[in-house]
Order: sequence, then C-alpha cells, then structure tokens
Amino acid sequence: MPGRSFRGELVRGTTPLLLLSVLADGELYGYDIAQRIRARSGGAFAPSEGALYPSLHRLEAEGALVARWSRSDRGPRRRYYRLTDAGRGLLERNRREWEAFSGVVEAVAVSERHA
Amino acid sequence: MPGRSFRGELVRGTTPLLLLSVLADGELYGYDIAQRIRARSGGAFAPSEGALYPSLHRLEAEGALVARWSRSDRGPRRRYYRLTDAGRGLLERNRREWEAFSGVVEAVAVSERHA
DNA sequence: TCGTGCTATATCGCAATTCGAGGTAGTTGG
DNA sequence: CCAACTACCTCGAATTGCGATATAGCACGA
Repeated sequence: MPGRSFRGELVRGTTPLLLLSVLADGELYGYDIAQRIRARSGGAFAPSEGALYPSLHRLEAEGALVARWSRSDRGPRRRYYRLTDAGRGLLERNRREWEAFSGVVEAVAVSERHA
Repeated sequence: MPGRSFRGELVRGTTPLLLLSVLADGELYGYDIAQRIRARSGGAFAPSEGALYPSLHRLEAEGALVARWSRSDRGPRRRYYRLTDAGRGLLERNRREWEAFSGVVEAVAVSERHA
C-alpha cells in the first residue's frame, strides 16, 4: 500500500485498520477511501487497487461492511461501503491491537538500553 | 512471530528490525536471540524457528550479519551472529522507518477527529 | 536404560496478502 | 478522436511467517 515511503511488508495487516478508520467518517466508495488514506497519511500510504478492493471485499464478507451500488448520473457507477456494528467493533479491536503491537515493537527495538 | 497476541500479518516486516535490535547487544546465537525477543516483549513476540532462521540467513546474505560456528563443549553446536557495520546502518534505517511508519498509522487510524 | 524434555539448528510446504499489470467503462476536454 | 481521469474488478508473481518435521546432544528421573 505504500506510496513509496515504506516496504510493503510493514504495511501488511494494517490495511483493514486503515480502511475501517476512514469509513468511520461515513458511507464512502472505494476510490474515495483510497484518496482519503492518501491525504491523511500525507501521501505516505497510497493503496493500490490490487490491495484495496480485495480487502474491502474481505471486510464485507466478514460482515464488517455493507455495500450498495449507486447509479451515478455522472461518471462510472460507485459501490458505497458503510460500517456495520460489527465493523465498528472490529475497528475498535484493531485500534487497540495496533496500539499494543506498536508499543511492544517500541520496547524491543527502539527504547533505551536493555539489561 | 507472535506468541499469541498478534495477527501474523502485523508482524511481517518487523522481524529484521527485531533481530537486528537484539543483536546490538553483541554476538548472539539464534536460540538466544529468540529468547531475548520473548523476554523483551513480555512474551508477546515468540519467533518460531520457521521465521527466525530464514530471517537470520537473509540478513547474513545481505551482509548485515556475519556468522561463525562454535564448537560447544556441552550441548549442541551453536551459530553465533554479529552485526557488521552495514548491519548497524540497516538497524538505524529500520528504526527510523518504523518510527515514521507507526506515526503515519497513528495519524490515519487513531488520532482524533478528521476534517 | 529408556523416555521425556529442553537446547539448538535447519528445511519444507502452506497460507495470507500486497503489488503490478491488465481489463472494462463512463465522462470530460483538447 | 484520443488522452486523462474516475471507478470498478481480477489475475499471477513475490514475499514471508507459521506449523510440522528432522537431526542431534545433554540432563533428569523412572
């Protein structure tokens, strides 16, 4: 998902968290989700379609999102995604997991001298 | 690499950083490296052999580590790994990369309201 | 002495997931 | 008429962690 700043392996696993996070803003379609992630990350994260759409479909299949087609008068049709209650719960769990995870990495890799 | 706390996908990409970090302590062998990671992470990270040894071999092949066999008098033989100058440089780059990366995830996923 | 368990290294195949590339379409503007 | 942008989707290649498996030495107790 990296625009260019990060090795792809680092980004692994954070994609659902990122998608769910921007979807907390409301009902959005795929292309818009990608742009919001780009904007919020200052260009550091730029999800490719090959990562974005499969991840969206997975979350939908898991029941975290519901989707509907919009017959847009202007431009291609769009598929709008919305968080379910389960999705909101998953978002909270993923946020907490990320906080814990990054704290542990910090402890092992970054913090001052070890005994 | 998670003991049990984290989804494996999250850990992807952090393994080299973790290995290099504990190797900053000095010359260590694989099993010891794994135990130090376990200890420093409070049990949250417990690298399996299938992740540990391949990663060590990769770093060695890249020139970040050098290895030697020790003819241990008691117990099985051990392979000791030591950071090269290139490895120390890689460690520093990986640390900075991690700091930047986790900051961006924080900004997108965790921080307060977005405009 | 036999088995269990811990130290210690290593490899194999599987599963998960990202990426790049390619494909389909509609709209706008030069 | 074609390029550029929006917008969706899928496929194959590459990466890499994990579990299982293998080898081997040592220590301990039944």
